Amino acid sequence: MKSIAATLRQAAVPRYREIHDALQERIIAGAWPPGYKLPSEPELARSFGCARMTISKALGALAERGLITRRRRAGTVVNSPRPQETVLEIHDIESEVLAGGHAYRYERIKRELRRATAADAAALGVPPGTALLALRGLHRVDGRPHAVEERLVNLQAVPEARNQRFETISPGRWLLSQVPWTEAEHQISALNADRELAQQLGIEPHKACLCIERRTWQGPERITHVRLIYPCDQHRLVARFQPSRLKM
Amino acid sequence: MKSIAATLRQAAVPRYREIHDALQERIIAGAWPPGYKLPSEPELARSFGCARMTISKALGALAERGLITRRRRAGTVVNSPRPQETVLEIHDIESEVLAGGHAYRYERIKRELRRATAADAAALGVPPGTALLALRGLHRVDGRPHAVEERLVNLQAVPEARNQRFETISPGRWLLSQVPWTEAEHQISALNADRELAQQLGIEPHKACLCIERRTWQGPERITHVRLIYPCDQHRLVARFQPSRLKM
DNA sequence: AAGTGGTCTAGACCACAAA
DNA sequence: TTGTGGTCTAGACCACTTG
Repeated sequence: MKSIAATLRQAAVPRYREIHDALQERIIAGAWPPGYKLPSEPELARSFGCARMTISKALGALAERGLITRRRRAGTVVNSPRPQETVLEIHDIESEVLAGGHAYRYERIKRELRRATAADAAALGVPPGTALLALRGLHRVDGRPHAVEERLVNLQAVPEARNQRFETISPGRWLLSQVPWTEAEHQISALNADRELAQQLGIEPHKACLCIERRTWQGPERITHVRLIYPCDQHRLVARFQPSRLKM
Repeated sequence: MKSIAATLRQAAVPRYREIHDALQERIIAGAWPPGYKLPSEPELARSFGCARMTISKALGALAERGLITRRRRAGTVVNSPRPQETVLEIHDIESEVLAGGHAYRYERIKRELRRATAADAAALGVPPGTALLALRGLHRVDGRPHAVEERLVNLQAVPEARNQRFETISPGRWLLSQVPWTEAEHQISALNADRELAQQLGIEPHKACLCIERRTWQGPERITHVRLIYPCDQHRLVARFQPSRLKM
């Protein structure tokens, strides 16, 4: 009898997806308010007429999306409305610009091999004195300044970087092709352009800029730290949260 | 014999997690370069000495993280490095502040019932002339100005808002309790404070500010549009891409 | 002590897409 | 046509945590 159910089902959306949506509906509609304790997995399995693992998959997805919290013995509970969570895709500048049909160029401003200063160490997360490559460069779009990049590369993790001049090849692109990153942390902030930055970006001093700061890991090892600084009128980050971006 | 293996395993990290990490290691180390076709699930199950579903769970997580692509018949293939994707949690200001043990207060600056102007219509995404509530308010932390909020509420979608004064109750909190949102879009940008903003935030004019703009939907209906403006030295957004957004 | 979620298995059927 | 991933099952053992 189970195999009949399975057969009938196969054409449509997966069963765990149906269950996921049904449960979500009850939560969103308020039938199951925050704090409500859901039936246990075996109970749900009975009421939906499926195996416990199928329920588990549906609940797992709801938990991942933050709608419920699951704890052993305590059971599964509906969460209070949660922080707005959103997925931000931070693209490589070059790819993004080229995808938009514009001309892209990278231009080195400064390149320096040095031992990590205290500030470097804090930014990159390595011990002071670690050998690193410090770069400053300008990303141009259709010839106009688009963003200034300040970058630190951990030479202990990426010794090959020592041999790269990075005159017209952006460090980001090169690193991406060399070192697969496994983890990244972003910080987004605003700042007033100082004189040097303003001059390089071709804007007035004190103009507001958007600053994206990124630390990248490969496993436990720090790869690079970068600050990308965009004039306020040239860049904004857009993120859209789709309720089900899981591949369900 | 399988149950013995299961018994020995139970204390440590889950088996699928071990497998996930082992496979990731091969990809990261370059042993399996982009384009490499992985062994099939049954083969991997044999080589890891586990059931196929366990392999499936590990591969599923790798696929979700974008390291591999899985297609029927074609098999599983290692991906090229992809854009930096990151998850940003944008918290309710009040909760965030209270969680940090600080005092929070909201203070209304302006409240106006009006028909949507062209600018309103564009911001909120409703036809011009739609009835809406326009609010301006100040979020204070420990008595000091923290952020200015400019908000539009679609009264067609949330008619109850008409009866709210929003003098000390922040519109965000109230809306969250009234209307479950299903979708949201964020834009993040930088701007220079104008005179009014500077005065309200207690900063110098022209200081850079971080601006978070959010549109919220409930299904197809526009609920609200809000601009939160933070002085540059008081707020930064942090996002960390956890390799395991899965509960692994 | 006991109920709950977390994990795993061995097997099954199917849809899909490449050969 | 056929190999591959996608899904599902019925049952099992365990760890955790609360009462």
